[in-house]
This record gives sequence, C-alpha cells and structure tokens, in this order.
Amino acid sequence: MVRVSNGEKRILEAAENLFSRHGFDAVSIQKIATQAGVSKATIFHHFSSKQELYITILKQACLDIGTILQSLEKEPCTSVKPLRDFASAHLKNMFDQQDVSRLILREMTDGDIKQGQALAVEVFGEHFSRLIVLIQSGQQEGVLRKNMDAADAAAAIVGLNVFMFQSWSVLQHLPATSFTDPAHTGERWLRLLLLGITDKEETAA
Amino acid sequence: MVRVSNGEKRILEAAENLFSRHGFDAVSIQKIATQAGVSKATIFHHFSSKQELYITILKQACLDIGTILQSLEKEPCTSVKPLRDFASAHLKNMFDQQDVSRLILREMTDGDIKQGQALAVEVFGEHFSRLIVLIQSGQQEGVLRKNMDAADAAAAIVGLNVFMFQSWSVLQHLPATSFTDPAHTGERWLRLLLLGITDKEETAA
DNA sequence: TAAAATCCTGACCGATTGGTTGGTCAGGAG
DNA sequence: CTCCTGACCAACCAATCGGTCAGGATTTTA
Repeated sequence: MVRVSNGEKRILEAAENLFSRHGFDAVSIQKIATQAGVSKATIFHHFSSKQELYITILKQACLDIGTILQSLEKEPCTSVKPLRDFASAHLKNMFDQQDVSRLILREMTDGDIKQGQALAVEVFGEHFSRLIVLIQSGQQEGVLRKNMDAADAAAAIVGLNVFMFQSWSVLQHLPATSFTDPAHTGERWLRLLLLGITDKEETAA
Repeated sequence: MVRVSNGEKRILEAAENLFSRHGFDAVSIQKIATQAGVSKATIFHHFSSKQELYITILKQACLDIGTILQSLEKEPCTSVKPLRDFASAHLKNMFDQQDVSRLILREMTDGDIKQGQALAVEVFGEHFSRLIVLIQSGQQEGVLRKNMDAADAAAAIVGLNVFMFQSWSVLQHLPATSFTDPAHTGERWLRLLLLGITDKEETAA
C-alpha cells in the first residue's frame, strides 16, 4: 500500500481542479497551496517542481480514464445499441469527471509540455482503437455501412462528444437553438450521425 | 484611414501569434516586446494594459472572421453542394488563419476574461445562424431530412470541423488511421454526416 | 524653423513567480 | 530515553511579472 499523506492528497485535488480550469501557466504554486490549506513549501516537499506536480496529475488522470474505459467491454455489435451506449457513456464520463477531461483535452490541444501530449495521445488512442473495433464488427454484421473508414466514423463520434463537452457553455448561449441537456443533445447528434443529414431517398452526392 | 505605426503593427502581430499559441497568462509582455523587436515600454505606449492589448487582438480576430464569412453568401440550397462548400470553406479558413482561429476557440473554451467569451459567442453565433438558414432552406427544398433540428445539423457540421482543427496534430499520431490531409479528411467526415453511418439500401456514393 | 505631437526607450517600481533554506514537531523503532 | 524520519512551515532568494516615468528621437504641424 502506497502511503499518501492527507496533505499530499489535498494538494493533488487542488492542483487538478485549478490546472484543469485555468491551465499550467495561469496557476501559481501559491494558489494551489492556499486552496489545499497548506504552505507553499509543503508542495515542494512532496513534488520536486511545478512541472512534476503537473505531470503527476496528468498521469493519474490518464489512469482514471483508462479504468473507466475498461468497463465498456462490449458484446459484438449486432445492432447500433453498443454504439449508442459507448457514445453516451463517453459523454457522461466527460461531464462526470470534468476536471480530468478538461485537463487531458487541454494538454491535447495546447501541448506545451512534450510528455503531456504523448500521454494524451496514448489515452485517446485507447478510446479510438476500442471504438474502431466496435464499428468494424458492426460493419461485418451488416448493421453499419461498409463503404466507409471505421476510423472516420470513430473520430466523428468522439469528435462530436468532445465538441459538445468543450463548447457546452457557449452552445447554451447561442440564439435560436434548443440545447438544454447535454445527454439528450448528444443522443440527437448521434442519431444524426447514424442516419445522416440528407433525406433518405435523394442521396445523390 | 486609421494610422497604425510600424511598431504597433508588429506588436499586434507578435501578440496574436503568441497569445494564440500559449494563452493569455503564459505570454509575458517582455516576450511580446522581444518578438516584435520593440522595447517593453513601447507596448504600454500603444496599449494601456496587457488585457487591453489582448482584447484588441480578439476584436480584430472577430472582425477578420466576420468579413471572411460574409463571402459565403450563397444561393438557396437546392442541392447538398452549398453545404459542402460551407464546410470546406470553414475548415480551410480555420487552417489558413490558425492564429485567429486558435485564439477564438481558446477564448470559447477557457473564457477567463468575461468580454472574451461574449465576443466568441457573437462570432460563433454568426457562423451558426448563417448555416442554420442554409440548412433550413435545404429542408424546405426536400434535399435534407425534415425530421431533424437544423441547429443540431449545424452544430454537428461546425463541431466536426472544430474538432479536426483542434485535434489534428493528435489525430495524425493515432495508430491505424488514415488522416493525412485535413481537407480530404474533412470531406470524408462531412460525407459521413450527410449519408449516415448506418447501412441503408440505396447509398452508393 | 520653432513648437507640438507622436514614437520609442532605459531605468525603475512594488508585487509575485518558482524554488530553497533552516528548522519545528509528532510519532515509530531501538 | 534517544534517534531517526517524514510532514510541515516561516522566511528568504533571484528572477520575472505588469506597469510607470522622464526624457531622447523623429515626424507633423503652424
């Protein structure tokens, strides 16, 4: 059993919260210390540098997401239901663990720290390959269109979820739209992706 | 004609570049001054504060995007082509003006500065309402499915583009995928969105 | 050409940054 | 009772932060 003192845990919690909301540079050690109810020196007692603290949190975040994604081992894809389940679970997970999700997404898009982007790629690759397998089995079963790249479909599903998560606060303030509940909106978007935007009869490109 | 001194222009260029890449807090006035080839005090001669400089850039960015979007005034949507054009133009514009795009997207998702998020919402709303109108006309013409929310479709189109733009560097490093060229990948994703993922009878591309 | 306005700078300010130092304190082992 | 260790902190450090100011250089205007 790894010993983790009370203070260290509080530091990690505060740092994860602040880093995820404001990013690496906008958060000072002093702010983390204050929010953790600890002196600044204590942080350097537990972590050798600000960057080490950040990477520690990033690794933990990747670990968390990894274990959660494991719970989505699914049966072969004889219908679109596993796809729906995956998408809604993925979306729910993002909103449930906002701090972790924001942290990883931030690292993905910003990527100042070299180690960080590599980690993010690793985590994202995990999502992707799992989802791609799911889609390919669906293609073999004849449920999903065969003349498309499974990777494209996977990217589209994950991409829409990510976009909704990132832009939710903005989407709400948009005029003339009906984006009220993330989960419900996500279902509608996925349905769009499944059925297509075009009207069924006229699908001439 | 508004007079803009040589120095001021260089400051704006440097600031836009740095802010878009690293965010507000991670960029110091000194770094902007150095990259602009100007002394730090000169920046405060032209701008009263760091925040004012940032907002100035943000406003300019919104203006740029606004004028570009105006060039997409399109004829009524009797086919799916205007939709393709909009999407590809939108994507191309993001990659052509990476700094501006990143700046606005960053402000959208981060949103530390109150004024910033409002501006981002305004710009994004511009995209959206234009696109929604386009889609609704397509629905009336019978080209697009009627039993869907035009706002959902618009969000999906823009969302996939945004996701691709933001995550392009990561997508490339993903294993077992064929994401080589943004424009080409974007076309494939849009096709997916138009036709749907699920298999249907008459869906030859 | 002199005055006025603008552009630009080096020197400087108090505050804050990430990080170090020396040391206190509680508790477990011998 | 001593010794050791890990947790913790106030005080401190050099560097950098955003920002100010007085004044030199250059251009505009009168």
